[in-house]
Amino acid sequence: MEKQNRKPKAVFVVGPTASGKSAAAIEIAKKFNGVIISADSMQIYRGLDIGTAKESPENRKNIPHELIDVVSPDEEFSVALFKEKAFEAMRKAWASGKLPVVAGGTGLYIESLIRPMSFAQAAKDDNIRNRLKIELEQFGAQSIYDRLKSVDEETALKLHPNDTKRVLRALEIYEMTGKTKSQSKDEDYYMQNNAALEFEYLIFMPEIDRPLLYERINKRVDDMIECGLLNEIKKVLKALSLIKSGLASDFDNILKSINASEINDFSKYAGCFDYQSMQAIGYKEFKTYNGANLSEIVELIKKNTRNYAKRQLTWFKRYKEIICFPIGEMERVYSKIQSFLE
RNA sequence: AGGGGAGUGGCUCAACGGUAGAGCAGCGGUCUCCAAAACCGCUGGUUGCGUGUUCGAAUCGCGUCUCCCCUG
Repeated sequence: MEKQNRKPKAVFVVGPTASGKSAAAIEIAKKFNGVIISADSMQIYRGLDIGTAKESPENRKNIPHELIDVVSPDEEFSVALFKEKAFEAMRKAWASGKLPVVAGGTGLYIESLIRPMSFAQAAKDDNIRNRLKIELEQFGAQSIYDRLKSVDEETALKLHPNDTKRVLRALEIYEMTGKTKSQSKDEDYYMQNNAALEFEYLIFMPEIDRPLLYERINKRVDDMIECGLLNEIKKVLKALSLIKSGLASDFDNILKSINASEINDFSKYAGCFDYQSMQAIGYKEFKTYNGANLSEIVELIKKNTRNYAKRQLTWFKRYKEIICFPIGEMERVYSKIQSFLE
């Protein structure tokens, strides 16, 4: 019985925030000569360190980490880009004799690697997108929805009229390509290669009781504040505002040299919160910071993080192939990987 | 101690004579280029307690308890 299928292999560690997946991934990478490929939509941003709970540089020193700090907070990023880069990193790792360990909590990013998913046909088009947004404001959700229904009924029926973000995207695709979303999707299925087909993989998720998870989240937010989250945000905001106003262009350099501890009222930085990166939990809540309402904001961050963790759980629960392991108990994980690699 | 106000689901509040609604939380779910985003659904209360008036009270009266404010 010879193994004909010599597909490259990969390990995934997914799960909600604060469940301990990063630590688990590092352990795995240490033990199996791995390289960690982050699947986290916010840790890709440089400068957002504390609030996104990035592993400290010391912890990252010995194990290569990919897809962390790859863009600056004034830049955009997307699943499409992630898929491309992550896939590339996986191939590279395997080719150099290392085990790709994809770790992260961004469901859609994980999905893009383990399910057939293509973004090739219709990239985004800001012009169309902005125009559609204005039309949405003018005519309302129902009217926009009806319009989609008339050109792409199949997609429309899957969406709720209030789900304007997806309704708009479907219309955007239609206007750009002249094809409906459902059509281009079907075509893409057969055209696109993807990690799911190219790699053999195992996917793990730490198991943790809900109350305990929520407790850990609350605690972690408190820790972030203690570690200087407020000051980090001040610097990021100041740097972003300089970029926005055209006074500077290199985020990394400004961030290094900047001092922003004097800022206490964030209202004049409101515009900086429009950046995609500033949608991150732990940052966006500071939009209303005024120097005196920190505890309110902290509570909001905790709440948003808990809500997010729940959505992540919902997302990952549907992967039937997922292997759950009690948090901290790595032995079973190791033996699974061991036999998987043989 | 006296005067005033308030007590409604876990929280904030609505209904002010016709047997309780909402937001948030909680729980479940959706997810194909902003996804730490966006969206959908569901479970919780007999209205501090007692008593009276009334065909009928969370809504009115009386008593009682608790909390807040003012005066002393």
